[in-house]
Amino acid sequence: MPPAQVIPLHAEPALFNPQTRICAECGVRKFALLGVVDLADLDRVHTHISSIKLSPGQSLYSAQAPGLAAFTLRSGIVRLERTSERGERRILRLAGASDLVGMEAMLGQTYAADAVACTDVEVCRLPRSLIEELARQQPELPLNLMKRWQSALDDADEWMTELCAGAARHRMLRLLLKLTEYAEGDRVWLPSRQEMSAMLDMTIETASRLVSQLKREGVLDTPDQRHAVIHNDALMAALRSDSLSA
Amino acid sequence: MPPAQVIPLHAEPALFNPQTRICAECGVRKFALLGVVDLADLDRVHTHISSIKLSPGQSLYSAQAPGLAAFTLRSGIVRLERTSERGERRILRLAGASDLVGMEAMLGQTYAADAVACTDVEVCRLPRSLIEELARQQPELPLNLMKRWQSALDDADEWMTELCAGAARHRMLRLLLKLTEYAEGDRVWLPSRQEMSAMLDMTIETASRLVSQLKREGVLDTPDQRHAVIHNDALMAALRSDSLSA
DNA sequence: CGGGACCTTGAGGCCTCTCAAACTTTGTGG
DNA sequence: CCACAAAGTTTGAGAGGCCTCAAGGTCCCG
Repeated sequence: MPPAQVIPLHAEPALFNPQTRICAECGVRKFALLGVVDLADLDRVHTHISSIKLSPGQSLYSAQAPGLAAFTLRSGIVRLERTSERGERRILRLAGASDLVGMEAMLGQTYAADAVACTDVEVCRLPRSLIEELARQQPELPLNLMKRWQSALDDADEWMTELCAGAARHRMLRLLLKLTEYAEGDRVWLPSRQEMSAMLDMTIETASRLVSQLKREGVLDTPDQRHAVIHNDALMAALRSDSLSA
Repeated sequence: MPPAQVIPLHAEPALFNPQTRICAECGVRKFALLGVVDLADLDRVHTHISSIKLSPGQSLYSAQAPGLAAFTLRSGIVRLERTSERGERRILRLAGASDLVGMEAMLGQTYAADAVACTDVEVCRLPRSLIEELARQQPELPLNLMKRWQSALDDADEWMTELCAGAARHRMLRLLLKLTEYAEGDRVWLPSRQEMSAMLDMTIETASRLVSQLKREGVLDTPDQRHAVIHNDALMAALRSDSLSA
């Protein structure tokens, strides 16, 4: 359950379902899939949304498992990963607050990847039947879903062009830049070296060497093991000088 | 125009629009987006489908251009590519017969990548308004579109795990395997070394060396510069022994 | 026949991997 | 609270894979 601070609802109609109240107060709702849905409609629906909390390393769902629900991220970062035919784990992309993951469940398909929490994570579970029921009342919902599919595809394409190609140092710099997109405050989540290596297709040792080097260069500081402060101008300067030499 | 062999339409109702007749005779229609659409509905629609032919290297659409139509591939292979911020071209994935490309146009967005013909290509141009008009009559159409988005995402994810990671030789073997998916007969399209290097993130020289080596090993033959015969058992054996040593 | 685009091959060097060891952090139990 | 184990990180040295630079070959087309 999310931390249910009971804030009075002013202009909203009376809501009967306690979960709907939580939705009404949700900080990411207006950016999320159900942001287009009337709270009143949501309140009338039979299937229930449930809130789930995960700790780093915990799995949200697994590839090949029957997809019964999609999930909206309320906070934290989730990684989507796959195991290659050679048996190596590869991180495909990250999802952050207000992102929707596991959309393939809406098509009755099995999940296409593993979803694992990178940080403490809060998600809302949206069962397939809920979305279908709401879609009947809200014709915009399928359109919003399609836009989310396209934006997942854009993310995948960007990941591919920027994080999968070029020298190791350059890929690491691009990763740091990407991590700032998921920042909460001035600190960003700093992946483990293992995670970095699975995202950037390099060894743990190379990832470690690069992070150490960039720390020495003043591109980032690590107040603790799982957080970094990234100095944007130094990062940008490093990226620029990197492009020149290439 | 596609080669319009006039085959009599038996049980079908009379079709008035000459393009609809071409659709009726299209070899890939039942696998394509409009496979779920009644020919009679298609015949009544105001917006027109048009057929386009492209030669290798010709552009179907460009990234950032306003997306006015999606395209169903009737034959040939199209590559989707992007230019990274460093200015390097990267091939993201391939599309083959019955695939739908440029779906982002259905959302009123600009195209997310460049689409370029790799071989001789025939496509059907499906304007946005056509899809919207048909969707009103055919509620299955949006669902089919969503499935295609998901499958594009699956392709992107598979490309990422299998073609973007590991040793150069392994990536090349995986590419040859992928090319067999687009085979017409026993010959597969063999990309130029330039294209290979943009798909696998390696230099032209490395791609050339690997192809030469695999030819010597009997994994493939090249009857001409743009085609190969791939010997599946040798390819599989190479992939297996590759995984063992890793 | 000459030029251009593409492919192939070689030599040398750098980047990244492999293997190994030491260090740091985290968690557990005394 | 400390000791210890386990996991994760850092650093080094050496090897090897891939890149760079360069030259020569092949095919196609004017």
